Amino acid sequence: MNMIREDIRNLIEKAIKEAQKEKKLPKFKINKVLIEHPENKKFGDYSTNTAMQISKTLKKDPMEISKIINNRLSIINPKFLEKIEIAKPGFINFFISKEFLQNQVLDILKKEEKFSDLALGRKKKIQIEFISANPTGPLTIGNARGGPFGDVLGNVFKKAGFKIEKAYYINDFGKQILALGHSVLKDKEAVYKGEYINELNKKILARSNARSVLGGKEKDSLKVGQKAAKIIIDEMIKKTVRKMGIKYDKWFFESQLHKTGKVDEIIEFLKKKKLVYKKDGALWFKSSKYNDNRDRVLVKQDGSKTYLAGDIAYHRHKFEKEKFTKVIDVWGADHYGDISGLKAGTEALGYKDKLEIILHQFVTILRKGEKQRMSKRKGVYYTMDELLDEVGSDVMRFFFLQKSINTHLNFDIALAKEQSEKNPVYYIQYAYARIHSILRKAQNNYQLSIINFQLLKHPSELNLIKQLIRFPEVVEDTAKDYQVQRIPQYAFGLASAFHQFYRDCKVITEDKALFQSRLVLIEATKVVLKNTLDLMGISAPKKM
RNA sequence: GCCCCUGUGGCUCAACGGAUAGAGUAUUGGUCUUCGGAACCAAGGAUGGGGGUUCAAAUCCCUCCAGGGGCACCA
Repeated sequence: MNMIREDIRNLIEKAIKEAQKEKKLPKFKINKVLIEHPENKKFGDYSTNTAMQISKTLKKDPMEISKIINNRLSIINPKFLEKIEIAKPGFINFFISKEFLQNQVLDILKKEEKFSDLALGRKKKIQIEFISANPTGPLTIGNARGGPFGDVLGNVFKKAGFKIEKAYYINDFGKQILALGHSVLKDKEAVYKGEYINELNKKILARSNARSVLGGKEKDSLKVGQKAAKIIIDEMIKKTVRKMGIKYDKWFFESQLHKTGKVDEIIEFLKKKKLVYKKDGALWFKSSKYNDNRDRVLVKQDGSKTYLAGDIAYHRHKFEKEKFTKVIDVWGADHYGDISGLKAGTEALGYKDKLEIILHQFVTILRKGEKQRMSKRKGVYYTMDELLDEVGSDVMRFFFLQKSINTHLNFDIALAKEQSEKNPVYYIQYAYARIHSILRKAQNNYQLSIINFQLLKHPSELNLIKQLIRFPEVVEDTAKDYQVQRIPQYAFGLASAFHQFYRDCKVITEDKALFQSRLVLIEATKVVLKNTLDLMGISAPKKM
């Protein structure tokens, strides 16, 4: 089955070409025909503004153009359309036929969890890296915001036919590890605060030789920091991530790049390409050659390498060793300033346009009515664990997924808790549980071969099917524009269509044939609801 | 100063340049002798201000106002 939206698009292009052949329309290049869902049902199930678009280049009345296109369409007269109308400035509106809709139910049932699997990816390999918060403390709701987003975007790509790797990059190298060590030792260079620091202090001091640690030597604080970072990753971050419902394919350690000489290699590589120079005792990368607004340091005065040097090495590894055709990094908005440096780096390596960086905006927390920017250094934060304990993973995920990544979230825990009880996720899960309740009661083994789908003709039944067949469109659109909030929106609309069907159409009835066909319809609904919830990583309960 | 993001009903959010700006929640009123009421139906209420482009602007351009983020040899 093709997506019906695609069929309509092809149909229009065909109609235009035929009209051109007959000289009803002059020759012009057809841009991609846009098909949308009108909000008002009287404008049909699908509509297009093509005539208006064309009128611009042709300098012709859009109504005239839509009439010409419509004439051709009525000659082609496709079976899946009941009628086509043209409206006011030049819209062409499409109404889908009952027969087509009725047939889709069977198609969905046959495909089950494969319904809406697309072939956009053609096995291309995409890596999506998200969260990647420093191992210096627990995940906060701020730095974990990219979690639900990245995880679901990965799921969408998978469904669209890409090979996907979800990765977490662990910055276990650099100054913050030293700072962590000092913090755990509670010496005068301590930076991080919080209960977890106290616990790490106890844990590490109990484990290691107290004398060598308390010696206060820098080496020791580094060792303590490394040890602490490992504990934070293993016992805090990995645990939280699991509770968030995220499964990473890879945990990659920055220190590994340094140990294996990958960072030195990259510096040598850039040297050979004459893209570096010395200034003020540091080694600079001429990133301004690649659209950066300034050059960047790779090796500091003290001989240590910058984060950027490691990150370029990391991305070379992604492209050269792991052969990703595309890499998507999801970062917090505070890393805005680093984008052009890394982009310049990957371009110098010859991987221009293969790296996409997506920023998510920040979460501010409201405490005592005061807005506060979260900061692990200041000890001002709200941890993801706390939130998960309060509302659970399903509500948390839905809460974040609903919102565009560009919104600045004001997080008020009191409000979040209050809203969690009324979270729309329950509305969707309830629809799913309701279906199972009917199925349990019906105890009916229907036979697909004898179902009369033509009995499904109530407006609420047809409307439900219309919602079902939109699912592939949701996957396709999201794989293309990354607007993940579309999925919870869709899920809500689907659940709503089901609840309305439930109100209007009784499944378990005396009429055996109708009973059977409706049973099959709710089976199909079950399949699509399940697929949608799976995509969002939200559980699908049979009972609530 | 320069760069990125944001400003939509009381609150939280949607809306590929499209048709009467769509939901949830809150408020008010209604449905029900329930295949699970965590449901259904209805009412009121919104695009920060000002210009412009367009047949059509929440969306694009300019400007002003307000908020968040960034302009490190920190990550």
